Amino acid sequence: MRNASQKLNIAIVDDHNLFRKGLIKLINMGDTQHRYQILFEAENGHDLQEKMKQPPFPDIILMDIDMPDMDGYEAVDWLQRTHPTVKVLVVSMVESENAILRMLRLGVKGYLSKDIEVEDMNRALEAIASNGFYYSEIATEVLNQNLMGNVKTNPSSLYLSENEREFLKLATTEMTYQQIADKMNLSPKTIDGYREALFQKLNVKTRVTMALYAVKHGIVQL
Amino acid sequence: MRNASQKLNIAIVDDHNLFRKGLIKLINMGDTQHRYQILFEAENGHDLQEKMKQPPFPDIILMDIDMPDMDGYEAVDWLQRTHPTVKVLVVSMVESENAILRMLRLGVKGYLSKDIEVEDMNRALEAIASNGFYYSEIATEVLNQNLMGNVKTNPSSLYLSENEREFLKLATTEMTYQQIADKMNLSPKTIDGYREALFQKLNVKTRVTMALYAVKHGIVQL
DNA sequence: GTGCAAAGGGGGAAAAATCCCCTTTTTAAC
DNA sequence: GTTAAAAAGGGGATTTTTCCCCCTTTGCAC
Repeated sequence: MRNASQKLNIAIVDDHNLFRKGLIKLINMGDTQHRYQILFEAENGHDLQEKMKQPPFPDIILMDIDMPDMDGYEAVDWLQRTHPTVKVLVVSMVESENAILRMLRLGVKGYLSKDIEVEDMNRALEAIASNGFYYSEIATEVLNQNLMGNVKTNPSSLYLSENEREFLKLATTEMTYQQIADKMNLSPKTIDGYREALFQKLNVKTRVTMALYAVKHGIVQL
Repeated sequence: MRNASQKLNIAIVDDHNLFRKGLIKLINMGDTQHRYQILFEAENGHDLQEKMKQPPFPDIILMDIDMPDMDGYEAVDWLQRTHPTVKVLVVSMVESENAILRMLRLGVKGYLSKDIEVEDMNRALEAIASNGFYYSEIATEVLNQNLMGNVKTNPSSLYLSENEREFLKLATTEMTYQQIADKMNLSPKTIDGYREALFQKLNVKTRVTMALYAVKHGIVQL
């Protein structure tokens, strides 16, 4: 199932099996089948790390964002550090400015919404295969708005540290910050620092919406 | 593109084009291609209504839940009233108790998570085609828990007044209780009463977990 | 009519969350 | 080695949340 050849190797990282399988069919059955082949699939970032332990490595990775265990941001970040030659094409239903900018900063080669046309995906693959970039319309809009004067939207890097992530999980419970501080063996003041940092990064104003963010993005499961 | 025959006609209602296209490939290319054919696709409930204005009608509809404009619940409700013979198979990434129960009450024939195996979908189609039912594992669990004596958290028997429900929705935002009181034209003290009542009924101790309850049980959508 | 429960409202206080400004230590970059 | 960020922690204050006990009105069952 997993073998390299002269074709370009593609890996798919997405937590929904049905979506992965459909994508595989689309790539294997279209006129793209002569240029690409699916090397492997992964359910999330951790799964990807497992499958990247030995060659062959994929040339292009189709990457979802919202995934449990290890999301797309972390996965791309890890990829850039460990496999910088692998090209990442984000395929996500997240269309927020933050998400797009964050991924761009992480160095992905393209950004597609999940509701694009099949032809757009093929174009994106072509562009990336020939060392180019490809961004769907919405991503381009965001990009333009942000390169032009409108930089008011805080370009806070949305990378969450290990501690921040842990704090976020614990804050999505009934524990008080004091109890969280005890559990993490840190000062309540440090915890308060995490809170402020996360409010900023996640663009929320209360613990309630911070918790909702954690759920929405699969950092904690309901 | 749209013609009827002796094969079973399938329609797909989902807001993500790439997912629809992948699903179509899966159905058209597997060993299922001799039994099913895609009649049409729709992006949301309204789109579905448009396409259901004239025959031929689909035998089975694969239905997403979370869609803009008109979501899966509304669409199924409308279908049962206007086209009661059409069988609906929900294919959603929502796995909440409330979502599953709500769809079951609306009379859908099956409920699948988007991360199932392709074979499970085929089984579901088979079951439904032969007038049966099919629920993925998670849906079955929820079903059992709710039919058996799990009286502890029984949200279907949990009565929330109109005001309590409204308060719960508003409390799952960044509004303070004072702002909620203003919005609902009630005293902050009354709001506080709702809060205490809900803490009791939902068995929670903080606003954070109350909000999580609301999400988990589909009272508010993320 | 009495009783009683539900809905709306109040006083007051402790606990928790939120905010702003600041220092030290550690880590990473050049 | 110098510099510059993060990361960890502190002081102190305001706002919000949470809790507990009490009151009135209204509807309705008995």
